[in-house]
Amino acid sequence: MKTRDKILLSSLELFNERGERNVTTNHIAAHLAISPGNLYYHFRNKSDIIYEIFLEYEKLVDFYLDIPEERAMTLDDMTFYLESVFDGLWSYRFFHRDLEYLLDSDQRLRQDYRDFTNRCLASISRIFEKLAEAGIIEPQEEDLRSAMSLNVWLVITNWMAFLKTAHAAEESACLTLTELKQGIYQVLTLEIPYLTPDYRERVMALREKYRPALHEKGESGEDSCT
Amino acid sequence: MKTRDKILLSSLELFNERGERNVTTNHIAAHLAISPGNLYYHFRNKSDIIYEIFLEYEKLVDFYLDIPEERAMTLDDMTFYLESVFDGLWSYRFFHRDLEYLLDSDQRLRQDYRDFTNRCLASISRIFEKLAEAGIIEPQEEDLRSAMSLNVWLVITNWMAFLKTAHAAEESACLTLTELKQGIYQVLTLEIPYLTPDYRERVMALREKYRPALHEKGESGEDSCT
DNA sequence: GTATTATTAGAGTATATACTCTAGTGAGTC
DNA sequence: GACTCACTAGAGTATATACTCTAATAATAC
Repeated sequence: MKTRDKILLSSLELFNERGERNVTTNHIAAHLAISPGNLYYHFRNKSDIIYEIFLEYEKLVDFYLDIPEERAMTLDDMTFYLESVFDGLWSYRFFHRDLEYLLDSDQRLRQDYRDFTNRCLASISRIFEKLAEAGIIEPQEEDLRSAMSLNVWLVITNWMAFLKTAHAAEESACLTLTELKQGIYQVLTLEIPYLTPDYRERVMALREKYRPALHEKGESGEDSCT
Repeated sequence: MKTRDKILLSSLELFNERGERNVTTNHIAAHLAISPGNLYYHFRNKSDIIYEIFLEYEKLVDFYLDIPEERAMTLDDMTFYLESVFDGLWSYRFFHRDLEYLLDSDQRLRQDYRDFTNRCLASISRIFEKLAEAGIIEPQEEDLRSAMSLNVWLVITNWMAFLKTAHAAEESACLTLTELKQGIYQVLTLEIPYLTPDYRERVMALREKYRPALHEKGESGEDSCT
C-alpha cells in the first residue's frame, strides 16, 4: 500500500479513536513509523488530510443514499438506508465530533460539507416521499416533510455524540454495536405516527429489533469493548 | 466585580465567540488586562474555569425546567420552556460545541453532565406527561414518551451546531435570533402528530411563529450580525 | 502602626505542535 | 555508469500553550 494511503488510513483510525484534537501529525507519523517530513511530503498540512478523509466519507454516504427512481421503495430499502448510514457514521465518527472546528479551519470543507448536508436532507426527504408512494407512511406536505427530514438528520448525526456523553465512567472509545444501532430505534420513533395501518405492525417489529436490551443505566457487560 | 467573576464572565464570552479550543488562558487574561499569574491565582487550571461555567449553566437550566406539580400545564408553560431552554443554550453555546473533548478531559464534568442529561430527559418526559394531562397532546406509553423525549433532547442540543454548519461563507459567529428560534419550530414538528384536536390549531399557529421567514438558502440581511 | 492575608504583575518554563529543510536512498532508464 | 525522480529520514524551527515562581502591592485585622 502506498504511503499516502497508509497516512489516510492511520489518520482516520487515530482520529476516530482519540479525536482529531488529540492527534497530531507527529502522532500519525510515529504510528506509521515514518518521519514527519515524509508525511508532509504527501500532504501539505493536517487540514488536507482531513479534507481527503471527508471526501471519502462523502462518497460513501452519497453511494448509500442513492435512491433508485425506477422502482417502488420497500421496507428492506429503508432498513438498508438506516443501517448503512449508521455504519458510515461509525467509520468516520471523528468527523462529526469536531465538526465546527474543522469547518472553521477549512473554508473548502465548510462549503463542501454544506452541500453534502443539503444532499442528505434532500435524500431523506425523497425517501419519505417514496415511502409514502409505497404506502408505508402517509403522504405529507412538503413543508412538513422537510422539517421531519431535518429532525431525522439531527437525530442521526448526533446519536453517536449523545452515546459518548451518556457514558459516565468508561472511556468514550467503549461503544457497542447494540448502542450504535439504537439510533435506528430513535429514527423509527420519529416515523411511528405517520405509518399506514398496513405497515404499522411490520415497522414496529423492525423498530423493536433495535430497542436496547436493557435500559440505559447499568449496562451489563455482554458486549466487550477494546 | 470580583476578579474571579470577571474571569468566568470573560471566559464564557470568549468561549462562546471563538470556541473553547481557540481560547487560551493567556487570551482570557489579556482580554481582562490581568496577568496569567493572576488568573491562575483564582483558578487551578482551564478545566476548573469550564467546570464552574458548567455549574452555572446547569443551575440555569434546572431552574428553567422546574415543573410545577400543583397545577395543570398550559400552552404558555410549554412556550416558556422552549424559549428558556433555547436562551440557555445560546448563553452557554460553547459548551455543546466541544462537549466530547471537555468531558474527556474532566471526569467530574463527565459525571455531572451525565446526571444533568438524565434530569433534562426526565423533565422533558414529565412535560409530555403533563401536556397529556392538560389535554394538549394525546397520552402515550412511557416507552414512547422516553424515546420521544430523547429525540427532543437531540434536536434541541444540536440545533445550534447544525445552524453553524449550515452557513457556508459567513463566520460561525453570525447567528440570528430568528434562526435560533427556528429550533422551536423543529421541536414542535416532533409534537404535531400527537396534538389533540382541541389544541391542534393553536399549537400549529404557535409553531408558525417560529417558521423561518425565508427558506434556508439566501438569507436576506434583515438581522445584523456582529 | 504592624502583622497578616488576599491579590496581582510579569517574567519565565517545559512541553507540544504544525511544519520546514537538507540530505539523502533506491528503483528505473538510457 | 550516470541520470532522474519519487520518496524518505531526521534534525530543526517558530510559535503557542498551560501553567509556575517570585516579588510586590493592596486590603484588612488587631
